[in-house]
Amino acid sequence: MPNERRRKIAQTSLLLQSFPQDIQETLLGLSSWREYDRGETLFLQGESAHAIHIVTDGWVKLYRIAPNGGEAVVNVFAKGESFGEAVAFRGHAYPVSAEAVTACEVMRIPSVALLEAMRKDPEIAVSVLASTFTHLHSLVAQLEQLKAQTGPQRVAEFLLGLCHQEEGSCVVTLPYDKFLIAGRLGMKPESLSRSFSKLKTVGVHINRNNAAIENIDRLREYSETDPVEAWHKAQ
Amino acid sequence: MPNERRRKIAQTSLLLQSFPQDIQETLLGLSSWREYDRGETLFLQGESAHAIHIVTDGWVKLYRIAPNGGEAVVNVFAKGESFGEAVAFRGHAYPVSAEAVTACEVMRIPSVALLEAMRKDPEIAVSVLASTFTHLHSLVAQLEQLKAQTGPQRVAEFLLGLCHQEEGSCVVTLPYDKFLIAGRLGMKPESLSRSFSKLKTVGVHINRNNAAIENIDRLREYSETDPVEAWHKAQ
DNA sequence: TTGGTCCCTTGACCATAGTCATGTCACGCG
DNA sequence: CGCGTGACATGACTATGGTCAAGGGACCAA
Repeated sequence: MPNERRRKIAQTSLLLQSFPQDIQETLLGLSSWREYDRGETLFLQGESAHAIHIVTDGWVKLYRIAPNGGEAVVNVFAKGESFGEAVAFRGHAYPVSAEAVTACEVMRIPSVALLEAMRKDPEIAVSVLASTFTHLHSLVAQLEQLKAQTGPQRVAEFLLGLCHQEEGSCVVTLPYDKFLIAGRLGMKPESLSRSFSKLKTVGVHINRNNAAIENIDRLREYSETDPVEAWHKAQ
Repeated sequence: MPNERRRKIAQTSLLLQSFPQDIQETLLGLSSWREYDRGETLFLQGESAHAIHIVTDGWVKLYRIAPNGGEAVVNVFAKGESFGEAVAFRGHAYPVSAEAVTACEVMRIPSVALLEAMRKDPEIAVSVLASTFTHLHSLVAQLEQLKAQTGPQRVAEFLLGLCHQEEGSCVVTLPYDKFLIAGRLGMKPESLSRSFSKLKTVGVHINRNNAAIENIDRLREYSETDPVEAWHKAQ
């Protein structure tokens, strides 16, 4: 079994990387792994939480089903990212559901194990808090996007987040299908499609699941301009 | 000075209430208080954080200014609520700005003091995490509302959150001005006004800053129905 | 009482995005 | 090769909510 690979990924995950070596080992020893097929459910909102999850391969989405039936995608996690930190400690109910969007592999650290580690080394608690803060921050950023930006602007920012360059041109690969991207950005697939066409006027061209960005600065400027100005530019 | 009152409120705050008596005392001793006038800024996004804030009187709003100039209200905190837990420990930059929406009084616990307390008693760390989780949860709930509910439905849910009853009828007082409520719900004051008029058809009547709810169950049902159905009901 | 200000409401108009229906294109299979 | 399937794009129509402008009403001070 590819146990070494899993360990390596887990150790370089955002949550565990700052832990001392010996605590990493202990936690890895107490953890379990599981593989999921695309579409499988990891847990449902309302279930009580007893473990922290770290994605070691594939993609996992967190979503919420509103009382009226609408689905809101809260976040999508890739290899090396963790979720469920804050929920697990008090055995609270998950506020969201989790589903594999590709075949994936997930490591679970029982919350009691992490609690034990926190008792030994209070620095661990700070790391967990820092990790939770990252999630808080991402949610705040999403709220800002939804409240203060138009659809095409949100798409622009999403694309900017994918290319790890500051300027020039580049080609990025869309990480998951457009249906899910649309959900993540709070819109319908049709609107995503239309947003892509609007972005042609600022030098973005979509081909299959690749997006070619002519000029990163130009796209950033577009995502940061006032909605009403943006409208004139993208006319 | 009304030092006793402050202490009492701080001790019953969501963050501190579960702490052992002696740690509460230590933290209170190391904390500072400050009063703010309406409209004053507590801190701005980008500043680095070194303290946890607890509101002991009045209301404080957390908001974010997007690059395009749009304001997104992230949350509004009342007496007894705390914010900034997760940010402070690593001296990270605040992801949001804070402003007094009424005259208010805020207690600050230096993060080093809380860190010290966490070293003494790991249970403290769990409490801080639990408090952070509450914020995470509230953000997730807001995301869901924005993505999956119409304006009037969000207003309905906001009103339901204000009345601490399960059924029957009641009158609630709007806690802050309508401009801010609109921001908190991701809409313009005009839209809030229109939402209120729509809610008349499900038995909600607004008078100055009081909202009379005829039947809580009816309002809840409205907030939970499908947007397209909701439209027919509120016609 | 008068006038002024502030806050909220209302109406008209329009852009953004959702819905529904249809069209296109790549891919896999017999 | 034709056919079906699934993912995506596009077009027409509609509704939700933003913008701008005007109106009402509470409150305050002269």
